Amino acid sequence: MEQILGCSPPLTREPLDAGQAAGVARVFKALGDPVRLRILSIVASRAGGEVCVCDITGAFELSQPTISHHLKVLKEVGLLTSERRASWVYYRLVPETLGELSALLTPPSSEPSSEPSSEPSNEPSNEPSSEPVAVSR
Amino acid sequence: MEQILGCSPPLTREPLDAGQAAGVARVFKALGDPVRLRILSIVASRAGGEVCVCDITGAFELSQPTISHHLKVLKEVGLLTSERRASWVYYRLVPETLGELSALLTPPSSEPSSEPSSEPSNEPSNEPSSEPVAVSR
DNA sequence: TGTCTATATTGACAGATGTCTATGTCTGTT
DNA sequence: AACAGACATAGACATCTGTCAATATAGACA
Repeated sequence: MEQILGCSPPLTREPLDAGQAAGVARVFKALGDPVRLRILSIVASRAGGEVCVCDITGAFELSQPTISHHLKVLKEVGLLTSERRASWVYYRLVPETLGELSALLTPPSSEPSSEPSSEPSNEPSNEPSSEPVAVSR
Repeated sequence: MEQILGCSPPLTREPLDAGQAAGVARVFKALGDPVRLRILSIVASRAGGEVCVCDITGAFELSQPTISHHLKVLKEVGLLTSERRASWVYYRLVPETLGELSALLTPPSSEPSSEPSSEPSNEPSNEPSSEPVAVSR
């Protein structure tokens, strides 16, 4: 099993380097389709934790190969796993992957803490900050 | 300002309907590009909270219009806002949007709670659950 | 073995997307 | 007023993506 999300820190903590960004983008790209989002939510919200492909196919007005394709994409980025039992294939959520994504998007702590900060909190000036943007290509 | 993420519940709570999925997918699609992810992380992790376009452009080996295009996409889905001051345009993170996405991806509480559940927790059977998948097209 | 059902794979194709060059717009400066 | 710098927009183009019909594969069962 390949690791796509190399345990990247929250987006708000430090700039992603190109490699991290490529991996994370793959996963978000998988989430960037309405059908896949609905499939994922169907599987994720399922009581027993798993859903038969035939049930998913029945929930959309799309061809069976199209659903199969979307399932494959979700599986490739580590959001779902599948298991065959008898004639049917069941898909399950991988909660760890979802959790990593959620952590990645954690916004900065909302309270700006009006205490005197030792960090130079460069606020609105009329000149672009001279501080160079971190570049890790 | 248009609402794209109509305050959807976590993916793991209930299936998204087509409308919700379309909105959420727009935002994730914006995150599905490595360059945009890096731009977002540069802005989000910036101490002062805002970054001049010129600084962003300098961090990539891409043309200025390309960066401008990506900034526009991130702005359109509500992840960034921009403000012009003098000759420069500054971009800021919209932490609320990031927070909503993070909440959306919150995985189910890890502990399955071995208590006797009143919910019929349909576990591995050899027949697809007869329970129909929720369909809200 | 052969057939039926469930799912995956292949190949094709229209439409979306990322990138570039060229150009437009806005603002400060001479 | 004219110019220069910062950023946005428009148009072009190659590549990627979602969808389908057709076909392959794998298991169950007669």
